[in-house]
Amino acid sequence: MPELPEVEVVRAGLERHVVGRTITSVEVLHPRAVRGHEAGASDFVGRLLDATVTAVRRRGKYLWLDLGSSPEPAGAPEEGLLAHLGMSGQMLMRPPGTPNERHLRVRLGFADGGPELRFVDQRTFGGLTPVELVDVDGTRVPRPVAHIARDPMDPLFDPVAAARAIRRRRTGIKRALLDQTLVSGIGNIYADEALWRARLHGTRPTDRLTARQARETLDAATAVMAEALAAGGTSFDALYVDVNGESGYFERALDVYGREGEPCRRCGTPVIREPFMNRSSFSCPRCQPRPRAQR
DNA sequence: AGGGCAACCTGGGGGC
DNA sequence: TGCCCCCAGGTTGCCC
Repeated sequence: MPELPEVEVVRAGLERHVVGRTITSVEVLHPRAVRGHEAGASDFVGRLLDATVTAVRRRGKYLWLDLGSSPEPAGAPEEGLLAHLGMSGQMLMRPPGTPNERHLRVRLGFADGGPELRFVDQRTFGGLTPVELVDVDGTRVPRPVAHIARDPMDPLFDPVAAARAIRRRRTGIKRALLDQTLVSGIGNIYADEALWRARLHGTRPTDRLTARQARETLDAATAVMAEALAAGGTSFDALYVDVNGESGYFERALDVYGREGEPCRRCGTPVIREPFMNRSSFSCPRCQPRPRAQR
């Protein structure tokens, strides 16, 4: 589901609702939601009980809670609770006693008796994992996130280095944009939107892009995600919601994604849909011509 | 080494 | 109505 803007909406909501609170009850309703934790569901529960949330952070599409013991120890946090929303994950704040959501997977209750944090996930591609935090290039991140590149909203994001990394790859530009180890946070929607803005077809070979083209594509991705974030995220339906269950409304502003047959907003040519890695790519065949056959 | 693809799931919608 | 196929915003692991 969610790409960077949607995950950031969730992060900001969690920050408002759980920082400073101590976890005193943990219920795992579906083992698959904690499959990333090898020690299993009961160990998962034990690791979270009595932990205090000290911060809520994000890199790309990964989200995590910094956890401290209570009372607060000195120094950098050593542990966290990592969340990935997969295709359909939601983090919802709900008053205790609220009926279980159909796809409720994990429930965290707090010492103050206030709203619970519920992880709801229809397709179960997402999950929660207790993690060790490690230093990577001067930033503390969960160990499973160590290989994920900084995202464009990161103050330390280096667009020149990211453009260079993309051009070093021998692949198509869309594949490179989706590669979370080159630049993180971009998914299928924002990749298509960025390529439309940059007037590039997704199969354009990265190693034949100019530095300027690579940079402009990254800048376009950054801009479209910033706009989506300002609008509260993109949502097509009730699956994509903030911690209060409210939908964003950015879908009206998408230029190509999901607009097969509708006129390109620049030139009026009907937008086309092409198969791509078991999913879809949308583009304007005139503004974004497919590259000539490879030599 | 690095690229590309199937697999992991559930549910909604369209066609027959 | 029912069934079946296709589609969905992600990531991993495995094969080449």
